[in-house]
Amino acid sequence: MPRPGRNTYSDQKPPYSYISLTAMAIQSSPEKMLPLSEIYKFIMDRFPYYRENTQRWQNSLRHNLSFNDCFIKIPRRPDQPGKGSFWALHPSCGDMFENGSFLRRRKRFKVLKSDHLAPSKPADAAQYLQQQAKLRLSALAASGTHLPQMPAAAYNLGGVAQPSGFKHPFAIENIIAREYKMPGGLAFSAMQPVPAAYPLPNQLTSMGSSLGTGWPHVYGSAGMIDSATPISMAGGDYSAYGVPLKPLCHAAGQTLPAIPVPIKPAPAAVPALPALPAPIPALLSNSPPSLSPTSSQTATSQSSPATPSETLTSPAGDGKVNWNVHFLMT
DNA sequence: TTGTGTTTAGTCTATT
DNA sequence: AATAGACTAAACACAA
Repeated sequence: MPRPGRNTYSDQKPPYSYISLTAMAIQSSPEKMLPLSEIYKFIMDRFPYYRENTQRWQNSLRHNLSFNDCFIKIPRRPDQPGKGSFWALHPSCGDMFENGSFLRRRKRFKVLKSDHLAPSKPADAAQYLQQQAKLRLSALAASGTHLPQMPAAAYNLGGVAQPSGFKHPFAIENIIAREYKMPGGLAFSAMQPVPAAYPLPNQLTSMGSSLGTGWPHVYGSAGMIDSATPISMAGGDYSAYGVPLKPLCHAAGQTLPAIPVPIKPAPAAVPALPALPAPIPALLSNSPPSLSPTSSQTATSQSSPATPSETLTSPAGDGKVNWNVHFLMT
């Protein structure tokens, strides 16, 4: 196969799906959520292919955002005027891609829930998520456990995201991170062209030699990590896994970016917390009384008949609240 | 008006 | 062959 020149090759379509690209963009943002326009910008900045035919792929991308349950919509705060909402990854979608690779999805992520046990309002689920996040962070702080990369996994220490800790070379953290260390010991610096973090599977063993030629779909080199993507692993606000600890740890504060408050009901985030230790009542003293198990929220049009997979007990309010939630990897 | 978000429908490709 | 996932197109509604 003749290898095209770099200039033409760089305009080839990247091997990522729109879901992957969107996930990358969202993951690259410090607050793990982006408005649509910023997602566009991220993709166009990194992938020259998408600087053309913008109407086509942006329509597809919007379709994916709406269609896939792995993306949740987060309303703008009053002090964040602008068009459209922010988009974030569903807290439980970290398992979507095989080995964390954004090249290939495992199964379609789908949220299901029973009608009568779901939270009555999206905000309820969001608040519940915040509580769980706080619990987990507290538990982590106590145990000294490392946080996983994805904020979703901050809610989800049950191990869904990357139970083994292995980070696939195509995982977003490796694609966008300044530096990725191959399991074999090879290290790729962000000072090298970005393609270093964009290997083909069969290039993994010869990555060192590929640094010079570069992987052409992506632009940016060190500039890829710009002000919009402060993924710095050295920053004081980030854990060893790149998780912006400050926002999460201060989630209860007013001055920090809120933990995503989904517009779409996202109770399925709840079942992703099976390993959650018993709730600590003291941490939930500010639990919203609105947390309610009663709802007639309907599942999405993609939903299948409800198949209860887990029942969780919420410590919120004046008593136990059983949330039957369902997830489906169809 | 434009950007955003939702939904439906069709095609193509890879997998089972 | 059947199925699922991905992609594309289009229509429509809504809000800034």
